[in-house]
Parts: sequence; C-alpha cells; structure tokens
Amino acid sequence: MNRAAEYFTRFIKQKNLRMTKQREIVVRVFLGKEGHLGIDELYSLVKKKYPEIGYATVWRTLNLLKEAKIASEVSFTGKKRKYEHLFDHKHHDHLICLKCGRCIEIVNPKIEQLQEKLARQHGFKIRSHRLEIFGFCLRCSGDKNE
Amino acid sequence: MNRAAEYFTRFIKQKNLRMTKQREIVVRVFLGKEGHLGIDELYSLVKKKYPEIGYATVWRTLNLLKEAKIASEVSFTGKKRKYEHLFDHKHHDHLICLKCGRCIEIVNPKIEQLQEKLARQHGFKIRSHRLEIFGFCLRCSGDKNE
DNA sequence: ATTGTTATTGAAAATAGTTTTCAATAAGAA
DNA sequence: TTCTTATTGAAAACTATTTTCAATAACAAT
Ligand SMILES: [Mn+2]
Ligand SMILES: [Mn+2]
Ligand SMILES: [Zn+2]
Ligand SMILES: [Zn+2]
Repeated sequence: MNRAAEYFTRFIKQKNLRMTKQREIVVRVFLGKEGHLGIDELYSLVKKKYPEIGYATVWRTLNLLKEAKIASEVSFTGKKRKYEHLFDHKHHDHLICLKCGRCIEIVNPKIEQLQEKLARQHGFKIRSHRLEIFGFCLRCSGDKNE
Repeated sequence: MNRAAEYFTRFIKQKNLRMTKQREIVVRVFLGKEGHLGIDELYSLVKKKYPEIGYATVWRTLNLLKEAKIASEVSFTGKKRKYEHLFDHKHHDHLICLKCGRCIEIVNPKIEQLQEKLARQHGFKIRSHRLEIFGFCLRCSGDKNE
C-alpha cells in the first residue's frame, strides 16, 4: 500500500466516511495506472477484479480522489473527462497530438514564471492553470504530412 | 454589413450552401456581441428579432461560423461551450476568476515564443494552443479574501 | 414568373456523458 | 451483537449536444 493510498484512507476517516472494499479496489487500480484515465476505462479495469462493482461507485470514488487532491481532472476535447495522478506528481502541461491522440507531458519553469508575472500585473491571484498545445507529434508529422 | 459577415456569405456560397434569413440574423447578432457567448444566450438574443427560429438552427449556424473561422470555441468549465469572435481578432489567453466568472483577455508574446521553442524541442508541430489561468480577479480578492 | 432540385428549417427524438435517487446492504462505533 | 447511518448498484434523471424527418424555401434553370 503506497503513500497515496494511505493518504486516501486518512482522508476518508477524517471526513467520517467509511473505507469499503469497493473504494479500496478503485483506488488501488487508479494508482496502479499512470497516465490519463477515463471513467469508463477505470470502470472496466476495476470490473476485472470486482465484477459486481457499479459505475456510480467508480464515479463517486474518483470524485473523492479529486477532492483529496490525489487525482486531477484533465479534459482536452471537451468530451469525456480524464483523470491523472496528482499526489506526488509535479505540475506539468500537455502537448496533444491531433492525429494519434498521444500526449506529451512538459514542464517549463520560464513559462510558469511568466504566467505569475502576467497575473501579478493584472492583480490576479493564481490558483491553477492549464496550458494545452495541440498539433502533430514527431511520429505523426513525418516528412510526408505537411 | 461588416467584413466578417461578407466573408461568411462568401464561405456559404463557396460550399454551395444557401444564405437564409435565419443565417443572416444569427450571424449579425453573433457579430454584434463581443465577448464569450453561450449557445443558449445567442439563441435568446436571436429569438428577440426572429421568434420563430429554432435552437438547432442557431446551433448549426454557430458550427458553420466555427468552420469558417469566424467564431472559435472556448470552454473553461467543461460544461456549456462558449463562442468568441475569431475573424479580425488576435489570439489571446484567459485569466478566469473563480468567484465572479469574469474573464480577462491577455497576450504575452514571450510565452508564445517559449511555447514554440518547447514544441520544437519535442519535434511537435503546433496547430493551436490554449492557456487558461484560474484564480481570483482584483475585485474578488480584495484585502478581505485570503 | 414558373419550375425543379435539393439545402434548410424547426420540433422532437436521440445520443452522450454525468449525476442523482432509492431501497437494500454493510461499515464500524458502542 | 446491536445500532446508526454511510455506501452501494441499478435505474432514472439531468444537462448539453447532435441527429432525424417531413415540410419549406433558396436559387439555378427555364
Ligand atoms: Mn498529464
Ligand atoms: Mn476570449
Ligand atoms: Zn501523433
Ligand atoms: Zn472576480
């Protein structure tokens, strides 16, 4: 059981909620899978280990994970939401390939600094931000594609 | 009739589509309203001048405007989509207030350059990007709020 | 002006994704 | 073990978007 899972258990206790078989499994499966995970995708994975589980439970647990700051929501397309690990993971932005959907995670301290500065100039207090760059990845923009 | 509206008419003709009363009005109303406009909002505005119009027609015209690059879609919350003017409007990013919803439009060439550079380093061809900074605006983060 | 073709329209239905409801069950404190 | 009440899964409800379809209208050709 890793730190994030322990943290979740504590979070649940603190809120006078209850640790259940279902929550344990959803959390374990989520934490065991890096990358961007959709609800359906997580639901399918969980179902393999616990076929009786309901979609609503997975959905609700994902919400708790979000509330506990263990997961964060990303949604590039405006369609299905996806979730990624937040606990023990550094902030990053995304390069998203319009062809293959591949997603490159990037960090650029200079950009982050400039954002801070920009916000400051407008008297704006930053809570979070999202930078997504859409285009074609190396593999998808070989010499052939313009 | 401004340039954008003329451009739209040409766009329609080029695609062997037809200019209708409905389209004319939706386009006029959309172009007459700066800022971020939701579909429902545009629908209501249009209905005032043309009460018989259907939601689907407004929706479809907005899609055509998007295709013609006269409008562009923005969606901060992941809930309802909004549209803003694209024709003759420069690219900009957004500072979004989590309290009042106010939205400040910003441009920062340095950030744009750094994004280009970053993408280049990953062999990534940029098509578009989206930078949204969430937090509290000057008015909403007066001395009182932490 | 009239005709013929076919794009367009509005209402309603369908879809997609998310969120809630509710009665049965189970966590966990006493 | 008992009791309280949080949790569960299935289904229904909700929200926003997209499609269907029969009637209508645009507009090119007469
Ligand atoms: Mn990521
Ligand atoms: Mn804007
Ligand atoms: Zn790719
Ligand atoms: Zn504000």
